[in-house]
Amino acid sequence: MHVCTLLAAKADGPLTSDFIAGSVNTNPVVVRRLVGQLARAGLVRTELGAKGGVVLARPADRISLADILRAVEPGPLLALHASRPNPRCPVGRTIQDTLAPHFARGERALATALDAVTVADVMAECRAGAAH
Amino acid sequence: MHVCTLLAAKADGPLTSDFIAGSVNTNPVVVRRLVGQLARAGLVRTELGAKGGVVLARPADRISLADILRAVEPGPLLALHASRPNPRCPVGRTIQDTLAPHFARGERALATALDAVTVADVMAECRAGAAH
DNA sequence: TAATATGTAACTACGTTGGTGACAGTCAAC
DNA sequence: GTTGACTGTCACCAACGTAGTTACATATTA
Repeated sequence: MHVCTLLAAKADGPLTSDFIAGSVNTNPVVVRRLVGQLARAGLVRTELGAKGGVVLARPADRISLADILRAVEPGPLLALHASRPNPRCPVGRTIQDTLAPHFARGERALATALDAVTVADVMAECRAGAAH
Repeated sequence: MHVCTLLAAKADGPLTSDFIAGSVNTNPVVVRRLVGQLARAGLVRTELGAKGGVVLARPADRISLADILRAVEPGPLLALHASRPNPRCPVGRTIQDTLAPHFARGERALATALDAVTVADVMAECRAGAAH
C-alpha cells in the first residue's frame, strides 16, 4: 500500500526502487521483489533501463486495498494446519473440510471491506494528514 | 477449532492433552500450549491432577470461530510493517495512521463473519460429514 | 504414597522474511 | 556506440516465529 500510494502521489513519471525504498525505509531489492508481485497481478508496470522505474497500471481509484492484498498475499490468511489430523478420529477426519468454507466466507467478508477503499482514497487521506 | 470441536463432541468429562494430541496429530505439549491460550481467554477450563484434562467453559453454541481466533491470534491479521517508514516523506509520515483504521474495519468484517459460526455448528457439520 | 494430569522451561529443527551484495539484461542520452 | 541508470533475479545471511520434543515441578485422585 505504501508503494502504491507513493506511485499515485507522484504520478508524473516512473519512480525508481531506490526512491521508493527511501520512503518505505528499506532496501531497493526488497521493493523490487514487492513490485514484482504487484506487476504480476497487473497493478503496476515497470520500465527497464535508464529513466525507468514503476508506474501504476491503472488509475488510483481503480486499485483497492483488496487488490493489493491479493497480489501480495496469494495464500489464505486463515490457513488450515499444515499437517493432516488423524483420519481415524471422526473429528480429525472431517474438521478440515468442515472449516474450509467458513474460513473462505470470512475471507470474502474481509475482501469486500477492503474492496471499498482505493489507493486514491488513501492518498487523499494521507495528504489531509500531512497538512498538519 | 479442532480442539474445541473435540471437546464439544466428547463433553462427558475432561479430555487429556494426550488424547487431543492423538486426534490433532501433534504433540501433547503443543496442545497444552494452545489450551493455555484458550483458557486465558475463558473459553475452556483445565483441571489439574489425575482424572484431569480440558473442558469447554461455555456451551458449544456460545463459542464462535471469532472467539477462538481472538484467543489464539491476539495480534492483528493485517499488520503494519514492523519498521517505521521515513518520516521525512509526506507519504511515509502518514501512511501508517491512514491505513490503520481501514485495516481495523476489515478485521471487524472478518470477525463478524466468523462470529456467526459456533463450535456447535462445526460439530454438527463434522458429524454429518463423518456419516459418509 | 503411587499414578496421572497439567504448566512450563529449555532446546532443536525448520520454514519464512528482511536485508544485502552481486551481476546480467535493458534502455536513454550523449 | 559507449556510458550510465535502471530493473530482475540469484545467493547468502541473520532474525524470528513455530512445532516438536524432553524434562521436571506441581496438583489431584485413589
